[in-house]
Amino acid sequence: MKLDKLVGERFKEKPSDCVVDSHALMIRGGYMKFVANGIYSSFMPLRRITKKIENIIRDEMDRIDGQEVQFPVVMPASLWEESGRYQSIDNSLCRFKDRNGAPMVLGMTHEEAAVQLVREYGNTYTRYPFMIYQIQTKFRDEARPRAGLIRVREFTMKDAYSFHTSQEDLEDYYEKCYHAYERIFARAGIPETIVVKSDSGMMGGNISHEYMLLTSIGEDSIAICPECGYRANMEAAESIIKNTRDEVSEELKKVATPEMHTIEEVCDFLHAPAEKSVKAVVYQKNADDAYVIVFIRGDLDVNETKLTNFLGENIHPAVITEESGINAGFIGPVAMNAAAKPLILFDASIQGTNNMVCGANEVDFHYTGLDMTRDFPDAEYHDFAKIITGGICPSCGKPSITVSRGIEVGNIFQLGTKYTKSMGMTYLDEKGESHYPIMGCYGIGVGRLAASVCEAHHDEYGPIWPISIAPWQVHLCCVKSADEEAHAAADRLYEDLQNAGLEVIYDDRKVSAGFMFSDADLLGVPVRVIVSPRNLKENVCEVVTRDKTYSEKIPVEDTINAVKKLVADLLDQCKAE
RNA sequence: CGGGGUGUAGCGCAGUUGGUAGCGCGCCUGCUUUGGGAGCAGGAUGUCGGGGGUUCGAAUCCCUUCACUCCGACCA
Repeated sequence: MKLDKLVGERFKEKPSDCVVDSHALMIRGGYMKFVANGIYSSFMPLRRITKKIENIIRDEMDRIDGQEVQFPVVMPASLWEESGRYQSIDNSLCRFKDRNGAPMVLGMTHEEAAVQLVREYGNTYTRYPFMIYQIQTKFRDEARPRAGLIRVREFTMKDAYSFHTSQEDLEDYYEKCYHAYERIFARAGIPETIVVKSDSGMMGGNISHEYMLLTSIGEDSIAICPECGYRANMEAAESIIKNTRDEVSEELKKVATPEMHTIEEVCDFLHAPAEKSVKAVVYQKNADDAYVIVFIRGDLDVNETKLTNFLGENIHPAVITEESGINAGFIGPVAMNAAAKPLILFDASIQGTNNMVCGANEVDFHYTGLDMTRDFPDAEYHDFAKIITGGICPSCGKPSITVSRGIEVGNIFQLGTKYTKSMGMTYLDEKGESHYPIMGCYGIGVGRLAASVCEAHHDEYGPIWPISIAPWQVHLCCVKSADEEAHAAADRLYEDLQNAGLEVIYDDRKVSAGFMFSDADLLGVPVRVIVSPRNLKENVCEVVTRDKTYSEKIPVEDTINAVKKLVADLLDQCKAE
């Protein structure tokens, strides 16, 4: 490929919309172009990268007996009605009508399509287990796309679905997939990707894992214990608080706290630390707007996913009305008799505490001296709190939890029989009895993975692609190509490199060296070969790597072999064990 | 969905009190250049996001709407 024919522009200035490096570099480097919010077109360099990623994924999926299939992008709503998701999913599912007025959806995930495809095939136990996967465009009408390819509405995803006749068999396969995923991320150049246990959600008891690349620009938070290696996402991480109890329990006493609404104001006013206060966090159930109040230690926050999972239904932050009888800002567990009859829940962080400050359910008044053990002997406590840095590790018990940000590049999930049941997929076992197959599903976002690699491996000048997914392996620069001898030598080298089976992008434009190198940096090709009159005078070519760990002047006649060896070595480094 | 920000040439931006549109990069032509985004000369490019209003006159003031973006909520 000659660079002067490469469609797509590279430029110096960072577009003002870009706030993360991978986004800015992929726009500046001519990898992609904005079309609409969360929707991009790809130019050739990005397409070559995603193709290579897809092929790594294919290779690993095939190694664990996956079969590549393809589901439709557009599906009839009736298929989604079978699983109940046509109703249950919010408007991130894109719905529309065809010319006959029949309701249709754009695929945002393909569990339904997968079950539909193998519903008849999988009617006998003799055909299990099996796994099917596809690599295809998905559309999710996300509320907030951001950060270039990190979070988009239209994206390419590998999604795999496995079918089993027993939980043990699913778990065996899940384990294989777990390792296949580790190999995929290692081969794609981000072996540092970590696995975390994730929220089991409303499915109840099912196991899932997320593959996270730790980076400050990530949008997911993960609790990590450096002491014992415990890792979990915020929903799955149990918040354990060492509750303190003073020796002497004071009397419950109502005190005036005029105009004090927030927990900080009240604690400041009463000279109490936030840990010695109980605050109320109010939600409403989406279904009927019924109030739910969680009492939690003043310095902690409620994790809404934990609360949702506990309730088994969706909630939203409350809009507190006059009629509810709830005195916002002065809510407390004592003498709570609001007209709205809210559901009262206690977080484990206040279990056994005493001498606490809490609202008095009366405007401008709080209580001091709340003793949970004495005043609420029958209270039940649950874990609703967000785990915090410095929190106690649920695994080893040390106060060593750190909360970090990360990008979720893939996930694996033990689905169970949710879809086979709802969609009526059964098989007969050897006794002739009918069962629902047990499913697993396994996803990887291809574009997000490309952006994540860029995020993990770049400098101020551009991406530093691992050779396994780089758009080309070798970037051949002919500096001062007006010089006939240099140009001829570079042309020859271009032929030879290609004949050696290498993927070469060749820049012989009549531009300044600085311009040429800047473009090369933006393309991030791992091996760069520089031909110039100056080098030819010494009868050498310069061979350097994009990451600057290698830089040599090689005699012209040895260049091909040196480059071949360098490429082979780099490819070797991207192998997974 | 809630709160903030921004919309002026392909990109980055300026545009004062309302007076008829600018700069840098990029692009085209020519010459000189060429080891980290070269110089000179000439040139092309605008529905000032859209609609409405105020005004003799609006990029500028008012109303409205749309888009993008950030923070939050949501996210199989």
